[in-house]
Amino acid sequence: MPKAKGHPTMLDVAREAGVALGTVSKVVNRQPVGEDYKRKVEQAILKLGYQYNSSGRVLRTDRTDTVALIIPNTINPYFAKLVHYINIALERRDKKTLLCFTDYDKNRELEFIRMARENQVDGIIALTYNAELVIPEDIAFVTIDRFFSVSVPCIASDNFGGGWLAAHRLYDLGCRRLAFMRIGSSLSNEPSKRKEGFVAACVELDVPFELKILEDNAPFGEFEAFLSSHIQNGRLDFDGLFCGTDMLAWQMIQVLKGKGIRVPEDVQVIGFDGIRMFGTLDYTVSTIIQPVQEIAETAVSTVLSSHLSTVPSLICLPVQYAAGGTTRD
Amino acid sequence: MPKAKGHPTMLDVAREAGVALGTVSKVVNRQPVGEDYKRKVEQAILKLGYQYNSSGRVLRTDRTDTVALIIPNTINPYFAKLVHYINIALERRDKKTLLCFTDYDKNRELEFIRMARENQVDGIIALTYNAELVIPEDIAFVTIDRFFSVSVPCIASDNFGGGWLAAHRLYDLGCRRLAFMRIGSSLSNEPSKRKEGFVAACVELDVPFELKILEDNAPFGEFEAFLSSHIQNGRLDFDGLFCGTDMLAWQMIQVLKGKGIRVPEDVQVIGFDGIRMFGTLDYTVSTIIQPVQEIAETAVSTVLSSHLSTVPSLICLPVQYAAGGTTRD
DNA sequence: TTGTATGCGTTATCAG
DNA sequence: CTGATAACGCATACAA
Repeated sequence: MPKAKGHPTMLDVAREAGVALGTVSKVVNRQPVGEDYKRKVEQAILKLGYQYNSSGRVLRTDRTDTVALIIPNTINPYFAKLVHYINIALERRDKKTLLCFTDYDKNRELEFIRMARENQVDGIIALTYNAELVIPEDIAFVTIDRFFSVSVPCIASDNFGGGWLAAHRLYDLGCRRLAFMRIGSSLSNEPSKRKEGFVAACVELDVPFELKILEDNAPFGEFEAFLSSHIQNGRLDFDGLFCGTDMLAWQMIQVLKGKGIRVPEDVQVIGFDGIRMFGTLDYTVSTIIQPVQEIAETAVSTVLSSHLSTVPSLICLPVQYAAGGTTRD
Repeated sequence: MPKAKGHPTMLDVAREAGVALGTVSKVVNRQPVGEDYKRKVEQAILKLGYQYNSSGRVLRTDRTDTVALIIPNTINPYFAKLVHYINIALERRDKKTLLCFTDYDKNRELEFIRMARENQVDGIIALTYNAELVIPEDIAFVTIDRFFSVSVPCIASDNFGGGWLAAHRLYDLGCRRLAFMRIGSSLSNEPSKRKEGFVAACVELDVPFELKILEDNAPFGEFEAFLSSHIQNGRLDFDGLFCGTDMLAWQMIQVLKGKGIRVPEDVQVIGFDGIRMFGTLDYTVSTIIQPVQEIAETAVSTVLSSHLSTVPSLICLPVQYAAGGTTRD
C-alpha cells in the first residue's frame, strides 16, 4: 500500500506484487523478466495506478532526453517553421524540447544556456545573432545559420548558392540590370553569403548591379530613398530585384507599388526563405526556398550524435527556387 | 577536490570552502548566511567551476518549474503567436516551457500528457481538438479555446462577441446582405461561437444572411460552389462576408477575385484572428483581433495558480476590430 | 546562524 | 533471473 502522501513508487509496486524493486524497474524498462513476475508487476501497477517518475532516473543517469532549442521568437514565419520541424524531429527520436525565445536579447541567451545546463539537457540547438557568445565545450551544441568555430557544428542553407540562383533566375527571366537589398546584423553569419552568391553570379553573367545594405538600426526610409533615387520619369532603372528575405521583398513591393512601379511587369522580385501565406498556402513572393525540414532534421541528428566529435563543422543544405507571382515565369 | 569523474557537486564545494553542505545549498538559494561563509562558498564555486544541477532538487521537492505546452503546430500563425507569448509569459515567471506539437494527432496528445506527468511538470496548457480527451485531475491543467468541464479552466477570446462585432461592422460599412463561412471540426468549441454571435447580430439588425459551414474533411470545392451559386450575371448577391478565420477569408478572396468579384468594392470581407503579414507587418485582411498576448498571460497565470481551485472555469477576453484593406473603412 | 543526517525515485552493481 | 543495497545531487528537519 502506498504511503498516505504522494504517488506510489516502484517500491510500493514491488511490495504489492511481492517482488523486488529491481524487478519492477526491469519490467518498466522492458528488460527481460520472467513471465510470471512481469504479470504480477503489471497488475500491481494497474492496481496502484503507478506512474513512472523520471526525476529519479535523471538524477541517477544524468540523461534527461531533452534538448534545448534557443531561437529569437516564433513570430517570424521562418523561425516558426524551424521550431516546428525541430520539435517533430526530436519527438520522433523520443526527445523532449525545452523552448527558449531570446527576442534577440543577449543576456537572455546566456541565461538560457545556463538554465539548460542546470537542467542537464542532452544538447542545445541555437539560432543566435550574438557575436560574443561563448559556447560551452562540455555540452553538445549545434548552431543554425551562424558559424562559431570548427568545434561547434553549424547547419545552414546553401546561402551562397541561393544568392547565385536568384541572380541567374532573374537573368534567365530577362532581367538585364539587377539590384540587391538587405537589412540586418553586420555580423558575418551564413545568411550574409546570399549577397556574395548574388554578386558572384552578376559578375559571371556580366550584368550590372546595385547593392543596398542597411544596418539593423538604420531607418527604414533609407530603402525608400534608395528606390526613389533609381526612379527616373516614373521608370525604375533596374528590372530585377533580389531581397535578403521574403519579408523585405514584400515590403519593397509595397513601396514600389506606392511609387507606381508594377511587379512583375516593370521589375521582377525574388526573396529568400520560402514563406507561405498562413504557413501552408501560396508563396508570398517568388523566392529561394530554405530546406527547413532538412535543416531541422540535420540539426537534431547532429546534436544527438555530436559526442562522436567526427561531425563536420559546417553543413550547407541545397536551396530551391519557386515562383510566387512576383516574377514573370 | 572534485572526484575524478563528473562535475563538482555541492559537497565538493563545501569541502573546498571548509563549510557544511547545507551552507552551500543556502548560498546557492540565496538564503541568509553569514558574510564570511558566503564569500568562502562563492570563491569555492568559482574555483571549482561548480554548476548547479537541478535534478537533485526536482527529486527532492517535486518542483520542476516547467510547464508543458500542447498545441497542434507552429506553422499556423495564430498558434505561433500563442506559443510565443506563452513562452514569454512563462519565462517572466522563471518557468521553463516543454513544447509538444500534436499535429492534431489524438494519440500524440495522450502520449504527451503521459510524458509531461512523467516529467513532473508543474502544469499543462493545452490547445486541443480532441473531443474524447480525458483530463487528469491531479495536475494543473488549463485549456485554450476548448471547454471541457468546470474543473478545467478554459481561456478563450470572446468569440461570440467577435462574431457579433463582425456583423455589426459590416452593417455599419453599408452591407445589407451578409454571409458567414467556416470550416473545421464539428466539435463544439469556443471558436464555433463566432457563428452564433454573427447570427445573433444579423437577427438583431434584421439583415438577411447565409451560412456555409464545412466539415474538416469536406472538399474545399464546396466553398467555391457556394460562392458560384451566389453569383448572378457576374454580381454577388451578398455584399458582406464574415469568415471563421483570416486564412479562410484570404482564400475566399482569391476565389472571388478569380471569379471577377472585387474586394472590397463588390463585397467587403472580415476574417478572424488578427494575423499579420510576416507576423509583424500589415493585417492580411480586415479582421477581428484575438488578444493573443492576454490569452497567453491569463493561461499562464491560471495554470500556475490553479491549485487555489478558485479559478473561473471559462475566461473570455475582449476582441477588437481592425481594418486590413478588405473593407471600405 | 551552522552542521549533520536522512530521504526523494530510480538505476545499477553484485551476490544469491 | 531475482533480491538486496548503494549511489545520484540536493533540500530540509533537527540537533548543536
